[in-house]
Amino acid sequence: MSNQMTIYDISKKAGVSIATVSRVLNGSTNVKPRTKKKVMDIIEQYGYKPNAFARGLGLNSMKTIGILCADASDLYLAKAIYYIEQNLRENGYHSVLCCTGYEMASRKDSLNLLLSQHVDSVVMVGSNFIMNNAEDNQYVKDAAATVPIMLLNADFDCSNVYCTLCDDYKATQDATEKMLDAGMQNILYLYNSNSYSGLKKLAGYQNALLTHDIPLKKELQQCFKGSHEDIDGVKNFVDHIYKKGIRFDGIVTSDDFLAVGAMNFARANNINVPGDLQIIGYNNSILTLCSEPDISSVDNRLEDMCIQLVKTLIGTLSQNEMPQKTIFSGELIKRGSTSF
Amino acid sequence: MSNQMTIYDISKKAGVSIATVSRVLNGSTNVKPRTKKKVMDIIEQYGYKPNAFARGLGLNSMKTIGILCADASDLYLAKAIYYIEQNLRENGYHSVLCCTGYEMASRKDSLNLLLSQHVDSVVMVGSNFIMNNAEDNQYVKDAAATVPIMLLNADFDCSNVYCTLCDDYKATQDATEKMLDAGMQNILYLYNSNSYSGLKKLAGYQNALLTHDIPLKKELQQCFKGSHEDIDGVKNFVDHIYKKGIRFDGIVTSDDFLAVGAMNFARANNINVPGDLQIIGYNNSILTLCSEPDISSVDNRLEDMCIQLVKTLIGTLSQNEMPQKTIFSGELIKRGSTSF
DNA sequence: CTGAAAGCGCTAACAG
DNA sequence: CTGTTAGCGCTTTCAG
Repeated sequence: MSNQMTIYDISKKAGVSIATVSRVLNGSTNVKPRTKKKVMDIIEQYGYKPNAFARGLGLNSMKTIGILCADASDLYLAKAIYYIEQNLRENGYHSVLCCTGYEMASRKDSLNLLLSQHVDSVVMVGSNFIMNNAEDNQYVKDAAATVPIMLLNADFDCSNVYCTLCDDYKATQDATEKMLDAGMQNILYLYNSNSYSGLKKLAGYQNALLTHDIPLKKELQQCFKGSHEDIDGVKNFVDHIYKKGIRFDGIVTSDDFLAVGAMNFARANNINVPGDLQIIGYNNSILTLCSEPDISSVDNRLEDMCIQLVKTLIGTLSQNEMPQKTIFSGELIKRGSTSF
Repeated sequence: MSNQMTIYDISKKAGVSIATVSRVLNGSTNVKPRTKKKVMDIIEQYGYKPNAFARGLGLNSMKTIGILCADASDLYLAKAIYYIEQNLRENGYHSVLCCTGYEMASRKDSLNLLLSQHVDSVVMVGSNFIMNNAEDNQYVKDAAATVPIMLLNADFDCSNVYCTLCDDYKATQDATEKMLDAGMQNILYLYNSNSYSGLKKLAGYQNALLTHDIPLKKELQQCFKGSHEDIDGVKNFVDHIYKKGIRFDGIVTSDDFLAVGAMNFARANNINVPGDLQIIGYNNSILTLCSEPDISSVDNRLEDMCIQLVKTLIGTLSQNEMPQKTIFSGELIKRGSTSF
């Protein structure tokens, strides 16, 4: 019953006009305290709730933000979503979630779906929304013509697009250099994405080697194509590389699940970690705590990034001038899988 | 530009009335093919998209479902959200996500927030929305007066509330019995929630012991209060129990992270798994694959449940009579942490 | 098969 | 300080 009531019903019962009810509802100051109380009482009494659609139609906004991500069940993305949703809600915004998968076409579809829903902005969570060629990124540009676009973990120069990211290039370079400094000679780089950010990480690895005058070897840069759930697949993948005679004394990865797979490979082959093989993960997720030894990993300050992203978003929606790019630094969390 | 267009603009350009445009938009059959094409062409040409708010106001629905969950970064819940969102989208519904945390007050607030948004239904993901006393569950009843409520992993008898769950009682009982049959005498039960479902699992454990004429011991039923991220905390928790002199040759848990913590405890104390200690997790998450040996775990067919839940939801919204309760059976996935 | 017109419930000028 | 009124853009009778 109660939520069938309209502002008209309330105005009648309170003996005022709908405008006054609306004012009370929206906290306008220009209402006499007494009438305000009278109206409030009626609202309270009947449990009246304003109709969100009508309000949305009038204001052309329902205070809703679209969250786009490839896969909400990915450990890292799930955390990001959690932080972002929470911060948005604290700022009075709702979150419409839309998981796109990893196909380009469905990314575009999902984005359009959100836009047709009239969201106030779209947050793209994860590096895989920006590819390494302009054509594939056109859909972001197009969307930015309608609403501000917030990118987490991606870097894209475009008006009305705001990026919050970690310097993955530097973080990977640092991690690799620490390994090199500790004496490792043959470092395998294991990654799973060719997104813009994925290639940045790879470049960080490469640059670390070059800085140390170590030639790059193609066979030491391996891309695993499987799912982030397929730890066994990773293990077999590394095993396969190893069985081909390729040798390495260190492994730097672009994601913790790859590091876990590498760890399982080592155990299966009686390779001592960190004695004979050192391993570094990325994202500092719970996965790093599950194996023995536990796994060193790059923490890229996800929560800080999410908080910042929402701040920037809210600022933008409030017509404030906001920085288009905010860059955090990653930090290697040292655990048992490395000895430095 | 394009999405500023209204149905009026289109009707003018097509030389028809807005009613006709609306009919075309909604696929009404009563439109002459030729006019239909004419209108479609204009719509196409100008990239017109109907205003979702206006439509929502008219139809009193924006085809949006609220998803409530304690913590979208929890491995299990994140997966559930992923499956549900995907299935909803395939059925033309959007998902508004709202993470409530584990406090009762904020559960109610979040629910009200969703209802004030005029969602068509609310899905509550996770057992912790139903407590073991009627008073605490009143808020669900109240909400059900407005929209259908879908419960995943919880059991609650109430009109307009639909439950999709796994028989956690039986699954835990089975797992415990298998351990008993394999000869374990002192089985520690490790859990972390007093939700209705949490207590069901506990009862399953207890019943298994009783069936085998083994007296229940309080010190063998331990509730870990920490976060699902705190694997080290779990390890210390079990360690503390052990150091108190309490002995066990098997551990059954209510969540995989507890099993991983138990595994780490065993390793730290040089207790052989599964030789001297067998461990069973719950949820069959990726965590079971990270340690050596890998961990046996109860799979409760999350994806099937989610698919079913959405089917039931869609049916209900289409005014079909749907079953109020759908119960799946869990299945123990045997891995290296058990020897049976 | 098509058009006119009455809402849907709220916000925001504009008057008073 | 309060009321009147004109939209917001779409759906849906009801006539024709």
